[in-house]
Amino acid sequence: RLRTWDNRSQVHEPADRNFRQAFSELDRLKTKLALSDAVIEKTAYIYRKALDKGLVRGRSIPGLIAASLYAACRNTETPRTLTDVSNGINIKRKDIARCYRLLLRELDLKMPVVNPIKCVSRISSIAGLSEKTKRKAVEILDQAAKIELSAGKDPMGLAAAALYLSCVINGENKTQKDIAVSAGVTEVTIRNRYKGLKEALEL
Amino acid sequence: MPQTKPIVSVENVVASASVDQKMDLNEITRTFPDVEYHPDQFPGLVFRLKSPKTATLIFTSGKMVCTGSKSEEMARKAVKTVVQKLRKGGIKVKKDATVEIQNIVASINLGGKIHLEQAARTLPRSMYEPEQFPGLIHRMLDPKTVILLFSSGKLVCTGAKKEPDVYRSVNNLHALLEEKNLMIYD
DNA sequence: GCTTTAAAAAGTAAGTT
DNA sequence: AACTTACTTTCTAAAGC
Repeated sequence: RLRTWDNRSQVHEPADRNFRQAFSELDRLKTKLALSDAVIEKTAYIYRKALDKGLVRGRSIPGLIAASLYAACRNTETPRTLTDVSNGINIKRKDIARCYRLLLRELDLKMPVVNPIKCVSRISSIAGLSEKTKRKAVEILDQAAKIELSAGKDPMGLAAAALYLSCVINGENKTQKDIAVSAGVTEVTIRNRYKGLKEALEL
Repeated sequence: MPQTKPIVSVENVVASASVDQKMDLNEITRTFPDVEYHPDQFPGLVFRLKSPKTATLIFTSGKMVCTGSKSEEMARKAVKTVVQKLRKGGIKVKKDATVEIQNIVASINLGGKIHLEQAARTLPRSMYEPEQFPGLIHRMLDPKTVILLFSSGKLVCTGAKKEPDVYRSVNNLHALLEEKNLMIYD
């Protein structure tokens, strides 16, 4: 485990203690966010690249570790939000987002765009929605992607709206508020996306 | 050849200036009650003009930053007006200010929609994170500018120091988008 | 890095009515 | 539900922490 860092920890560099501390935090996050070994390995790999490019100078190590972790999740399409990472490591979401964008710029990383379909399971399990409703929501999101209705929109908002629309179609009684809270978006956003999906897909 | 002619509108011009002499910001604050000066919050004094509608930051070094102009010429005029007002208010300013344009922000309409997600995969030095911001951020190397692209076909270009660079950036990007089949016209 | 200023794009958020 | 206001991103200079 943590091979990438362990190699480095053999040599006693000045920043050694900070690294050990940051990576023990990462180990704690692995459990807290239920992450796979692959994600942690990728995090270490990305962080190592940032180190080699000298991006760590004058910047907070935990911030870059958190950003590397988020980048690893994105890269492996592991559905974890910036807010998840932020709550887990107790660093402001905005600071992690800034470090993450720095990584993308400086390391020339290309990330797959978050697929709203990946958000469906998560919202559904929190809100307690049926398999049938989930399946219909996935269909709706597939259609929406085809006509590029998703361009520029928050994947969580889109997934929440698709699930709400799916509930209405299937007669599953869930309020906008229930789904909004489960998805971490506002009811207004669900209404706006819902309107767009309904009109564009004429459902 | 591009299929549409982009509509470009300069929205903001930032200029730095200098009157090459020390300034007493407290004296300016006394003579111009409308200015904002909170040295413990920010070292610059904010001097607002109604016309041209701008905000000029004045520092004790005599250096200034003028923001809010809609053109390079308007920015130069705004700095002149500020110096003129300071003199009328009894503030001694020996030389006229030297002005340098530092940044030009423009909004653009390409007249067709953009395949944003495909553009994100195709354009180099670009970043598209809809959870954080609805636009695709693209860094152009020559001219060195940053362009925000939206699915509506509208853009924001920033970082240019000359107006022609705004047009060059837009034309470069427009040609690239058409070449890669990333535009949709009705 | 932060502080302040201006401006646009489109999406999301929050407080009022 | 509408409105209003405000914040997200990009850029840039200034002096100082």
